[in-house]
Amino acid sequence: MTTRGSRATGRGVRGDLFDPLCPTRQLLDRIGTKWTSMAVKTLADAAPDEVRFAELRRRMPGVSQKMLSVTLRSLTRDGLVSRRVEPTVPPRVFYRLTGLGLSLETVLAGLRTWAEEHMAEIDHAHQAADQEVDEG
Amino acid sequence: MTTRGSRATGRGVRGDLFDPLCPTRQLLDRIGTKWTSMAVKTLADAAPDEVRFAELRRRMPGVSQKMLSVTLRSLTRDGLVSRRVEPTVPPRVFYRLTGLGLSLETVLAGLRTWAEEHMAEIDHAHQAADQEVDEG
DNA sequence: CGGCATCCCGTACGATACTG
DNA sequence: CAGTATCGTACGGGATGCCG
Repeated sequence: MTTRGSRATGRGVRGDLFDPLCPTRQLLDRIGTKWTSMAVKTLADAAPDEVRFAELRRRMPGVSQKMLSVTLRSLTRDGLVSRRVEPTVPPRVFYRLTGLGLSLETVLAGLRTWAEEHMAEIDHAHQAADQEVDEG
Repeated sequence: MTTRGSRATGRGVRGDLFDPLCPTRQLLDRIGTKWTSMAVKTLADAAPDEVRFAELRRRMPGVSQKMLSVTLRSLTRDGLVSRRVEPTVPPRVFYRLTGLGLSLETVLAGLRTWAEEHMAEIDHAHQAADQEVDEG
């Protein structure tokens, strides 16, 4: 993703949609990271129940412990996920989507629906274009 | 972004939503790149008219010539944008969203709306969390 | 004018190992 | 069990310069 660190070349022109701090860009920077959307969906599927870290990990095949931790910390800091620690030994930590998180999930659901309906077309076009290059 | 090169650890478990080739991940890998969503929106704003490369560049403050070129090539290969070259000297190249591209734009519009309505809450939560760290 | 090649840097992400 | 620290790699993406 990488938006930070670039800084203005043309700022605030034509409405703030093109500002580097544009909310849409900020949102994309978040949901674009590899495990965020899957974590949100997994938590949404379980809602309103809480899910333990290890359980979440099992429901997200391929995610490493580190990346799940990083992803959840980020989501928690953004107020999209709530975190509850049971101070036992060993500790048990539970996660759950907040209202804001649930609201985001509906938007992600829209993305998913579109992707399922149209990504095949994109793949097809992509492969066709590659063919032309080979033949060209 | 970076999805390529990881490869399966747990494949096809619990429905293909968790497959590394999951259409949603593929879609996010595309719209997540820095200039894609802005390019789609700018072309959508102009639709059904075509837009020349230089004009597009002017309407996307901050984009470098290289990145605009890369972004448009990617969109074109994916069938989201059509490209027309006028073989004059110097050449003139026109871009326009395809039907598929326009359909994607409606989804992006949903993202934008949510972002404009809720990113402030996320920012707020994020800053509040950072404060706690400083004080803690 | 449009676009590709080259160079360089920051960072997202993975593997591994260590703490409470 | 949950989380952090460290290290290495791959890639997005900016700056610059050259071609048709």
